[in-house]
Amino acid sequence: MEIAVTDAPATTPCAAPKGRPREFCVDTALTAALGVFWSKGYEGATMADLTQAMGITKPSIYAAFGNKESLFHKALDLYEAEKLAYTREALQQPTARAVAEYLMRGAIAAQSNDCGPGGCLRVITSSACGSEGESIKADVMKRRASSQAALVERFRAAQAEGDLPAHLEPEALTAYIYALVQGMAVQAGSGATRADLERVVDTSLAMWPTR
Amino acid sequence: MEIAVTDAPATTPCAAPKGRPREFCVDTALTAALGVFWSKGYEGATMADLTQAMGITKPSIYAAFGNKESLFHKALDLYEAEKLAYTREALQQPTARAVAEYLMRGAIAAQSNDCGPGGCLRVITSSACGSEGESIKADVMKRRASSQAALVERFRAAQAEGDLPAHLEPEALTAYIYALVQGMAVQAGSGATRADLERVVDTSLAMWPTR
DNA sequence: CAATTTCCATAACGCTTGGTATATAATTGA
DNA sequence: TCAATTATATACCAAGCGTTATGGAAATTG
Repeated sequence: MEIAVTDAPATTPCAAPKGRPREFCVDTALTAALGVFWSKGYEGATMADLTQAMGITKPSIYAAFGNKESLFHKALDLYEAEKLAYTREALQQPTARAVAEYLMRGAIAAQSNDCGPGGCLRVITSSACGSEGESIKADVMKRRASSQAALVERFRAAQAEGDLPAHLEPEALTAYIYALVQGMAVQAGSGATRADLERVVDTSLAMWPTR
Repeated sequence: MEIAVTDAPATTPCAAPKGRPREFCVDTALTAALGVFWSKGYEGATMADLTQAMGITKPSIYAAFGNKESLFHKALDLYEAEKLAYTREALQQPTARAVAEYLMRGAIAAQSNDCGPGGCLRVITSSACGSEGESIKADVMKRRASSQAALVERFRAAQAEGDLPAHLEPEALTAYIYALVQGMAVQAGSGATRADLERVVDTSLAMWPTR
C-alpha cells in the first residue's frame, strides 16, 4: 500500500553502485578521448587510438560511453563547456568591439596549440565529412548556428544602443567574425603559432570602425 | 649513321600507342575524381566512390594514375590550375585593396557550391588529417605557403608605393586575408550560400582602410 | 562466506578499406 | 594471319575498421 512512497529509487541512480566499481575516472578518460578527436578528427580517430590514449580497453569504452559516435558527442560537450566557454563570456562585454576582441583573443587561447592540439574541433569535424559522419557533422553545424544566433542578437542590441555603425548588419558582422575565427582555426591546425594568430586579430581590430 | 637525327621518338610519346587504346578520357576521369575528393576529402573518398564517379574500374585507375595518393596529387594540380587561377590573377590588380577584393570575390566563385562541391579542397584536406594522409597534408601546406608568400610580396610592393598604410604589416595583412578566405571556405563547406559569403566580403571591404 | 554484480582482457566477428593477380578483349606491326 | 602489347573486367587478398561475445577476476551485498 505504501509502496508508492518508496517507488522512486529507479530515478536516483547514484544511490548504491552494487557491483564492482569501475577502475578509471570517466572524466579523465573523456578528456583523453577529446584530445584524440581534436587532433585526428572523428573519422581519423580509430578505436585503437582511443583505447591507447584513454588507457582503457574497448569493452570498457563501450560500457561507459556507448559507441564511438556517442563518445564523440560527449567529448564535444566537454570541449564546448571547457574550451568554448569564452564564447558565452564574450557576449557580456560592454561594447560590440569588446565583444569581437574577446571572441578573437579567446579563439587564440583555445586554438593555439600550447593547450591541447591546434585548431578547433568544430572546424575539423565539419570539414572532414566522410559519408559516415554525416550526423556528427549535422550536430556540429547545429551547435555553431546556435552560437552564431547569440552573437547576432548581441550585435543587434549593440546597434540599438548606437554602439555599432548603422551600415553594418548584425548578421553580416557575425558571419565576418566567425569567418575570421574559423580561418584562424584552419591556420592553427596547420601549425600557425600564437604570434601568427595574434597578428591576424590585431589586423582585424585595426580595421574595426573606430567611431 | 643518321640514327641521331631520328633518335627523338622516346621524347614524343604520342606517336603510336601500340596496344589496346584506353576507353576513357584521362582528363574527364580526373575531373570526376577531383569532384569526389572535393566533396568527401582525401581519406573520406573511397576507391569505390572514385570508380563509380570516374566510370572506370579500379585496375584502370591504378594503371593510369598510380595509387590513390598520386591520383589525389594530380587532382589537386587540376584544382589549383582550374579553380585557384584567380589567386594569381589577383596579384596583378592595381591597388592593394583591389587585390584583396579580387581575392575574396574569386574565393566566393570558387567555393560557392553552384560550381562543384562547396568549400575549398585545400582547407578540407588540411583540416581532415588522419594519420594516413600526413604527406598529403604536407603537400597542401607547402602549396599554401607559396601562395601566401606571393601575396606578402605583392603587399610589400604596395606599401613601397604608398598604396598601403604603414601601420599594416604585409605578413599580418596576408594572414588576415587568408584567414578570412579560409573561414569562408569553412562556411561554404557547411552549406553557406553565395549571398552569405558576399555579406562576409562586403563587411570586410567596408572595414578596409580608405585613406 | 556465499551470491551477485560489474569489471577487465582476449579474441573473434562481419565488414570495408586500398591494392593486386589473372584471364579476356582489342589494337598494332609484321 | 600471327605474335606482341596494352587495356579491361572479375575476382581475390591481407589488413584495418567498429563492435560484440566470452571467460574469468574482483569487489560489494546479504
